Amino acid sequence: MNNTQHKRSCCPVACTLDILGDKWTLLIVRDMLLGRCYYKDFCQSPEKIATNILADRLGKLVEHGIAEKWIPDNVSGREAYRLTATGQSLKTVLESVAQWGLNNIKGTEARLKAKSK
Amino acid sequence: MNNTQHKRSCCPVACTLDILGDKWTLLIVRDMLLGRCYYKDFCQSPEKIATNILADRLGKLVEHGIAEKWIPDNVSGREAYRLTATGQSLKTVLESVAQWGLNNIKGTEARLKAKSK
DNA sequence: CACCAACGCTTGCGTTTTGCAAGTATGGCA
DNA sequence: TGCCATACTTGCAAAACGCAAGCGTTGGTG
Repeated sequence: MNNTQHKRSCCPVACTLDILGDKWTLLIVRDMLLGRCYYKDFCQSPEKIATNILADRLGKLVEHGIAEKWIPDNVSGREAYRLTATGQSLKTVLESVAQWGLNNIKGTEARLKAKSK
Repeated sequence: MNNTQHKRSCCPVACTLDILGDKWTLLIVRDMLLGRCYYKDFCQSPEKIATNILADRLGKLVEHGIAEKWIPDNVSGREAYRLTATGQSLKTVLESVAQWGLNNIKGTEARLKAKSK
């Protein structure tokens, strides 16, 4: 991952938060881990992300090498997004976040399942 | 943890991000895991958090039951902050975030160590 | 006991980001 | 060729952020 932008420190936590530290990015990654890949799919998630935010975050995920555009050739010709190997490796982060939420926030329900391949 | 505020969905990832999803909160938790406890300590971290943001985030961490104020009686009478049990359990999240950063962002260096008790 | 510096915030203000609604361009299908 | 869904972009008001300065309290020193 190339990091041309400002880095607050060399701490891996700080650098990761520079990329993922907001309320929306990890939710898009979550959706991609669940197998969703179309813009429309992300819009339809229960959190109801605004379309300008979604477009911005998708662009940044691609820019950081976490996701990439691709055209699923088996179905319609519409372009879609999917995680790169780097993005896939965020699964452990998502799982620890989800687990913490389940343990410590009442009213949460498990939904995250790895996409079966 | 009581959640009186707006919840975007019942997804544990979304709910966790409602609390921790910004560029600063987890850095404060990181510092507390490293044993830092004074306001001044957090200010002096290399990321240089602004004092108004710090005061706001400390307040929210306390409000959410992740941190608490306490007065270390062995040293000076100045009040300090420390993680609750709920906050301590964020260690696994921090570790996975740090590991992802180390693996995927060049120029990061390991610094997070558990506070030895 | 008075003074003073360090500490722990709060305030003000300009800039950036967010959230919402509306608009636009493109693709696929009838 | 026309229509509708999709995939964005744009505009604008509101909220959050970043920076600098200020302010009350604490703790140590003479």
